[in-house]
Amino acid sequence: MKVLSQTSKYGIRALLYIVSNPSTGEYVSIGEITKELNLSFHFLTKIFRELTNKGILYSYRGPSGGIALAKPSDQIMLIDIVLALEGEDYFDNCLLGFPGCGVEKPCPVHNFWKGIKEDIKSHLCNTSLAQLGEKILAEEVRLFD
Amino acid sequence: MKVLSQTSKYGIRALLYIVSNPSTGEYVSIGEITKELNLSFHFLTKIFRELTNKGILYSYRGPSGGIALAKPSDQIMLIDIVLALEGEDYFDNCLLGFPGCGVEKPCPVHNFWKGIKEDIKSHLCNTSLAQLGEKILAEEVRLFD
DNA sequence: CATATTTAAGAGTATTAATTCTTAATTAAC
DNA sequence: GTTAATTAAGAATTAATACTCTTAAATATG
Repeated sequence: MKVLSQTSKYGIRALLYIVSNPSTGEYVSIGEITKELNLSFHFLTKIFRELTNKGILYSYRGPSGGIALAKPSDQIMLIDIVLALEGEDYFDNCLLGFPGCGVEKPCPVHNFWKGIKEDIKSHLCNTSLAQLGEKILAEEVRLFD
Repeated sequence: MKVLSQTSKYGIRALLYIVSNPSTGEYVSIGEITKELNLSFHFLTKIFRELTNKGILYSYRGPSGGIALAKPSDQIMLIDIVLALEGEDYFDNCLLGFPGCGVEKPCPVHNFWKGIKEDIKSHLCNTSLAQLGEKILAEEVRLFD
């Protein structure tokens, strides 16, 4: 059951690393993140580039450069990241792939699936990086192996 | 948001065609189904082969052969088809791809995601081909374009 | 038994997603 | 200004999924 692409998963995990590791400097280097989370440096760089282009991150080149959240972590919602990386049409899908499935021509599981998508969407809309970061810091959950 | 593979989507749609088109003969030919649903004959044949191997369908070769449900349609649940085609570990996933995410080491969205998966699973467990076929026949929803 | 119809099996190809690699641009520090 | 550290950009590769094609086997009918 692959709901999010690797791109989104890595992106979110990396942002959670940032918010749960209050750093000394203004910017966090991508190299540090990928070392800690054991991700591909080049792949995460590409993912972050997308988030920078979408205005979710700032980036800065050169020594002690890196990336930083463009907004306070309590104002960055999971939905922002998911839509930026998966596309704005992320929720426009029919579970069974019925051509033209919609309100006028619903597939046999349309209403059920609509409800599930609303649950997921509302959770992503109401969950900030800060909230998840706090959970990690409170050791209710773990970021690493 | 791709939750089911094309394999599962086509498989379920094709089975719904069968249950919503009470046929004259014992077997329905794959060619008829793919013509009506505009699917690839060879691809659906491969999908049905898997369902036949898993005991969900019977198949019969030769003139007026085809495939048939191995059980009454009210005893075939969506979950049976999904697990047969996606694998038994379909629900063993972490939304964010945290390595080792589980009860002892939950990721920051573990409990939320667990709940969603349970909702989906229970719906798939409680929905039979017959139920969806009835919806289609009652024209509450549509199978075709 | 010859022919037509149908599924079985799996090799082969194409498309998409994931990952890696190469080169360039920016910036700090000496 | 030279060097080192860092992200930017996107080409190139690999892997996974989706789809197509070929050949074989089974079966009904004349």
